[in-house]
Amino acid sequence: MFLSSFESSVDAKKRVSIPAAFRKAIGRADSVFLWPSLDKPCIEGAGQRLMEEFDASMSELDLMDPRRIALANYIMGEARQAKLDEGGRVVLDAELLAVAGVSEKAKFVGLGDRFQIWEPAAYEGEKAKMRALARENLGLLKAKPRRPEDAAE
Amino acid sequence: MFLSSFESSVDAKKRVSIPAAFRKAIGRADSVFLWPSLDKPCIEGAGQRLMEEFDASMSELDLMDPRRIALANYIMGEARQAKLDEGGRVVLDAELLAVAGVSEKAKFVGLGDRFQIWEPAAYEGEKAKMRALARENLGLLKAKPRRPEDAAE
DNA sequence: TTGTTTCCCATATAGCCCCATGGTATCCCG
DNA sequence: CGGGATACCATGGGGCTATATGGGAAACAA
Repeated sequence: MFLSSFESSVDAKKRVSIPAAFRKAIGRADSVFLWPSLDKPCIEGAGQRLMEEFDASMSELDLMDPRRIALANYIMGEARQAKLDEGGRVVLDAELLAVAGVSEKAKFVGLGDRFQIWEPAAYEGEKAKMRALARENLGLLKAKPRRPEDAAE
Repeated sequence: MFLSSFESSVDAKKRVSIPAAFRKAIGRADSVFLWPSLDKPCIEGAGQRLMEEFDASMSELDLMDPRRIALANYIMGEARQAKLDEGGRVVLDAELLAVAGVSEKAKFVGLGDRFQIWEPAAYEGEKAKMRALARENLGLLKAKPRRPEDAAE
């Protein structure tokens, strides 16, 4: 699970360290999937599992459904698989750097099943908006009935 | 269940002992989840179960639902998993210490399914406010009309 | 070649893990 | 009922290892 947030620096070779905690969330795979966010000025990333979920979701649409093609175009077409070097870093290509406006520092934000990479200042502004939307929707977080064996503690 | 309150000290390495009673509430897991409170100057914490409930609730929303992203941003982006050492302590990072204004002492307050960590003086102030608010609203505690069959006895 | 990308090695720092100690409450046995 | 022994708890400190980041050599493209 991608949890918490971290800031790391981008070196002259456009490399960034994926935070160690996120590397563990990826598993022992030595690569991450990265793509430009559809609606925010940031990069999104995830491990193989989420990509497979996208794939499975799309598979439920008809093979020639234009909506399927459009989704595939965006998700599969824009995503790239970045290999981690020995130190756990990836190279961000020019397009990714551009969409997020990242230059010297990169803010990694965990979202559970995926993460985002922001230009730190841009993230601060976005955070306020996100919080407002989250607050409006806190009601979506439902408590689950406890199982009896849990109550035993 | 996180019950009652305790005070423990923060050492030079920013470590605090999680009260033994709270550790039992966490179960045999060796880590706690901590995050800055949404609306109070304090830290909130819980065991894995609460986090899993959040995760499960969010998983019921569509993969790209903006509400899902916003909730994840707030909950997963701000929370961190802190490992307990042998003595049952966790390290509080600079951001958490800052939001709660904690330096030398930390007040742990149990809230049932989660707990809070306060700077002791700040908590005293907050407690006074809470009490005042409660006193003004005692009228909200209405007696329920007795059912006729109860009166019959 | 020259510039660009990919891989590998190097290093300082900071965070983590383990060991140690003193104090306190509890239990048990006399 | 008293005293000691014991288990648990809070707290202190040191050493080691993982992590982040810099730099260079080798492969590749133009």
